[in-house]
Amino acid sequence: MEQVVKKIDKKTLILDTTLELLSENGFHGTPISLIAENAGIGAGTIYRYFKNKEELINVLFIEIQRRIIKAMYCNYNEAAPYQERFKVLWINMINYYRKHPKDLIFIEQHRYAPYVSTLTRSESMRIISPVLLFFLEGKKKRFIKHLPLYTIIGLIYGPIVTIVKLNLDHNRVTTDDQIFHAEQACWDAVKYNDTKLEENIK
Amino acid sequence: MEQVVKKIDKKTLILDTTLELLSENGFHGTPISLIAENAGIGAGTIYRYFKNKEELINVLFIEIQRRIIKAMYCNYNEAAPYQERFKVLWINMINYYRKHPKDLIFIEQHRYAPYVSTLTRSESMRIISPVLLFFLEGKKKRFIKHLPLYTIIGLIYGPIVTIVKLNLDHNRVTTDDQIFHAEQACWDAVKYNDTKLEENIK
DNA sequence: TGTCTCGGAATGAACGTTCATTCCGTTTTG
DNA sequence: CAAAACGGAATGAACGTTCATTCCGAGACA
Repeated sequence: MEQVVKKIDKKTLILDTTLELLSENGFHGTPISLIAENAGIGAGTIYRYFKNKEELINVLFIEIQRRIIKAMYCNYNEAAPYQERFKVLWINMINYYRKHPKDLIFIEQHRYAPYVSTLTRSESMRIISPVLLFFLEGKKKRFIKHLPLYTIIGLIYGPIVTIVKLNLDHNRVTTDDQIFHAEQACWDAVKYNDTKLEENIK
Repeated sequence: MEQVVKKIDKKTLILDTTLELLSENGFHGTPISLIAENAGIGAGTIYRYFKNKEELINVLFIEIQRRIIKAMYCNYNEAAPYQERFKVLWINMINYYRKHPKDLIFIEQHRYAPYVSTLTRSESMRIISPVLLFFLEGKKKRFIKHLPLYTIIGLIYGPIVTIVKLNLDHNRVTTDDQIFHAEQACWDAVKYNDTKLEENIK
């Protein structure tokens, strides 16, 4: 029993240390030896938990993805109006990144990296599927525009990454006010507009 | 004279080959020796044109950034209405990426990489400054919302990257129709809305 | 209880490979 | 022919991975 607990703890320790170092130095700036050193374990030990460096990255990628989705659905009320639910998901996500900038840097650094396997990519898709379903629901019920899924993702996720990352780069704090307005703009981008209504305004 | 021409040609050759390989294999999947081999030159020759591998990447990053901006301002008419100019810039940019997916992959793979120097980052800012000024103009004249610059960039650039990249990943063609609608949605995200006007509609 | 045995977890030095960079003989240029 | 450009073998540092060995804690035994 205790063995199992220790195993899990050590695996987590390795993952945490890897995240820390990778987000600072990137893939080829963080040798296994450094990860081992910072984790206070032997280099060989890492290979008891992960087949190789690549797998370590892939596992970490999936792990973080999972945490993000979990955070997004905190205080999410299935019964609330669509726009309200949109707001909760969006704000939760950007707040997760605000609180965990290392995760943002890691994810964005590795999203398009060639050593992230196709298996990881499809697993990643599976993890975010609740969000995709949320968008499909919005399209079907005409809460949001009838756009391809990827367009919608781009309109909604793009701003989150850029806002947090640019503020990080320039040592600025991402303010609640910024977030409030950005969320509204994102909603404007995707919310359903009857074209005829638009004409009437003019 | 010819020296200069040849110099430029070989430098370009190296940069082109590097882009080709890097976008496929990533930084640590493309050794200098491979770049040299594919370019049909000696490995040492590369060091006549670039101090080291890092500089090579940084120069390429800047170079591509420049090409993108150049493409954006093709057929741009300073005298046209704001929304029209927005459309031209946006469509030009996404079309550049559609035509040059390797550039997209390269830029996005290295945007947050630690070996892209702060010098490169600020130079990059300088290059895109016309676009930033365009946004500032829009804010001042109330064509677009009064949002922080980075929020605006996120709202506009995020979708471009994601749409092209996701379609690439899934071996789909990015259609003109998709682009047409995505541009409209982006505009909806940033266009100025008088709040009172919105109230009246309801 | 104290001692012995055993198995798997952990270790880190060693290995083989890879790779950026250098160096120098050769070729090209003007 | 002098000087610059070039090629690619040589170099040495760095790295991922392996593996013989040590360590440790849990039973077995008396």
